[in-house]
Amino acid sequence: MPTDLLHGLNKQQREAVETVNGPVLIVAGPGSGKTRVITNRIAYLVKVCGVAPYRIGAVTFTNKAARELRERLEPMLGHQAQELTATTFHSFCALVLRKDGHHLGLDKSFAIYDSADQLSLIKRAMKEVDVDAKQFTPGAIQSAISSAKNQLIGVEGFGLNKQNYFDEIVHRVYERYDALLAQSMALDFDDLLFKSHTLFDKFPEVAAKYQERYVHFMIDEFQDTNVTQYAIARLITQKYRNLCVVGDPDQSIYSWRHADIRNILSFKSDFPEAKVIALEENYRSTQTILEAAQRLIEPNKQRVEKALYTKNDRGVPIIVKESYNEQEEAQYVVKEIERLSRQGYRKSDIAVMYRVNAQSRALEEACMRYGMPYLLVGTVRFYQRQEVKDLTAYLRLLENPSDDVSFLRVCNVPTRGIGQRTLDDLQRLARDQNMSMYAAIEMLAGDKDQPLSTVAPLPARSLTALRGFRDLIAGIAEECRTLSLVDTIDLVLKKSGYKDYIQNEADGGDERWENLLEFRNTANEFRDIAPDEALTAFLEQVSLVNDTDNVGAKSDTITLITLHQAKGLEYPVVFIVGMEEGTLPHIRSLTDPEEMEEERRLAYVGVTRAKKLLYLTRVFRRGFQGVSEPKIPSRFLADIPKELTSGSQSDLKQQSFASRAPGWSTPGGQSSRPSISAPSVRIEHSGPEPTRTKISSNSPQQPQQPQRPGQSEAPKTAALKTGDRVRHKKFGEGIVTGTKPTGADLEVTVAFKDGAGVKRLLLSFAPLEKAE
DNA sequence: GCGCTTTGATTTTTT
DNA sequence: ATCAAAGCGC
Repeated sequence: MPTDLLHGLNKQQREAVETVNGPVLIVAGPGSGKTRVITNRIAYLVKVCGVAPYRIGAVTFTNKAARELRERLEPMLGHQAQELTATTFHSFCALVLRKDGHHLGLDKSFAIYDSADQLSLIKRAMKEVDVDAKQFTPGAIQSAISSAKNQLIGVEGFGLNKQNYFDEIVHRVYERYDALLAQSMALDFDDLLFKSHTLFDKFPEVAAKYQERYVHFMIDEFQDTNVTQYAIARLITQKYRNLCVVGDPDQSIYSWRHADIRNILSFKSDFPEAKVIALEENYRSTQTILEAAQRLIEPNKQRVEKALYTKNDRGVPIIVKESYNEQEEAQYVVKEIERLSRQGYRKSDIAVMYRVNAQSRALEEACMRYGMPYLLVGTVRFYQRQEVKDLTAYLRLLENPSDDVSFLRVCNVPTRGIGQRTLDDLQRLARDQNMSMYAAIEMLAGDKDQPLSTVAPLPARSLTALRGFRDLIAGIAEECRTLSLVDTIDLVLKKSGYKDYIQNEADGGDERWENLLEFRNTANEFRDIAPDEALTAFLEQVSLVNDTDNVGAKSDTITLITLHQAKGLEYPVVFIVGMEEGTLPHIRSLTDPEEMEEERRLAYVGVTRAKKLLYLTRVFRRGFQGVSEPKIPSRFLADIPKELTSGSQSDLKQQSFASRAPGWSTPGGQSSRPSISAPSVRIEHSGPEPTRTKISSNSPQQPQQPQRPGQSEAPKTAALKTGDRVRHKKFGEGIVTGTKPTGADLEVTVAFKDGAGVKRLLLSFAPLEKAE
């Protein structure tokens, strides 16, 4: 029975599964069965070697990867899978710090700041140390600080090694920023890693505990780890040295997030006894696609040669298509997908990939125009929406009133007479007293006794307003102690006046209210957890797991996705759009050879996602921020040999639209009928979309149904479906253009007449009626 | 202190 | 084009 775990594996894969003792480096080419090796290796540790799942840690880079790992191990290990640690690096560190952070003086209820929170605190720090935001953009400073923390450089270290004036400035901000974080009892994403490292480094007894626990440790996507992450892994595995890292340097696409490809080299020197295993057989793609990929990646200087090969068929040529502009490009893609559908491909077999999210727009519009159902992965995250962040800020304050970022975010939303002037005064006071803003109010106005007005006299009116907010938070915090999470949310919404504010005052109020209800819905999942722990757990999920998980939505749709997000996925048919200089090598990478190599790897990642059919499209003109600019073909197109391609490929130096060859050629006019394989990867849904105007994701339950407004169908059941005409109490008549199950509810997207626009509504809440 | 209008930056990718 | 911060009148 245990041999099942080795069955069907090639020699190298088998070796990777069986090598459980000592350090291992697995270099896994695209489509080489990496995920299977990782899961089987863990199962092998448990089932064959008798290692307790509790003693195995596996960290991944994204939530998606972590979830997939757990899902695959579930059927193999059964209930034992629960004991396993399989999570992202950041979640892992958050866990460690909640448990043992007290050694560093960390309060258990620390808040976690995302990039937006981080930026706002950096802006504040800049103001406080007199750094002009015009001269030094907050973004640049944020990136510098983040980069330092991800390279294990703390404030002190940074101060010792300043190279120039900019470093000088960054250092000043860094110092103040860290102080503000401490005062707010908050950690940013980078701190989760950095502080965990400090904890293990400075407290050997804590490190020892984790070394003993994680006898076996694995890192997936090792090429995307940064220096700090790798250092943490080294500290944890110091004792048993059972560290297994898996990665592919050619797929390293996160250096901008401070991932350091050199970790792979360091690994070899840190663990000289490491066994190196290369997985070079590709099971995914046709020979044509694999060869194109190799020719594409070859020009990179910083790489280790790999000899990828496949036993798959030669397949059909790669199709290169030129269009005039992005609208035409999108139209071509949609039309081509319709044609493939008629040939028997399922829409879920097909993905359209692009460099930047902005490119999805033209594609979405084309999909909507032609009634092509699509799933937009990523984009503006659910938890990033204003109203959701506001509510989250209230909840964070209940847990940790010192959280200044959250305090500033909502203390005057809805308005309560706490204006800029008051906040400036309060901030100055807080800074003088070295305390959080909330604490400063306590000091000023804590008791009904005389305020300590000698310190910094505030106008009585301001004081009253501040005290009012303090009382609001303290009151809710007191009252919610015994309440369920959902009840707490209701209490916050009501008492803070936020509900009234959204419903009556804010623009786009109805949609935003629906979003809050959806947020409330996710809180429902925590109903089985004790009230005092539920809030902490919920907030942690909100900060670290930003993709909501809509497994229910299993409709037949095409996928629109960025190249970055596509890593690790595979599709029978892949379109990569925007193969132009300045788009696919991105404009910001044109001058830096290292960044250019990363762009090339990104293209490589895209190409290697394809199993059967690959389309590369480019345009002559592309609109950017309103203006249309001429574009020349991506250098990457020229690196793919002509013999491997077909399609309307004009001379690559040609720029004029007139040079466009007419028509398109079909993929393989030969006998080979495309095989219709199931998509082997589940896509996470990005969650419902932000407050913007257009429909977000358009995934009808009735797959093949065209969604053009006006085509209504005979009504069947009570539930609404695409094409139904409906009436809304406020918005009037409209047509359902999409539906999506969310939990027990159904989210319907409705296009209303009379300029009311497109709205997303939850069926159970929205006053919707079926119309004739 | 608040809300409106103008201005300026913004967009690469994500934990 | 879109959205956040800054400026200005109430």
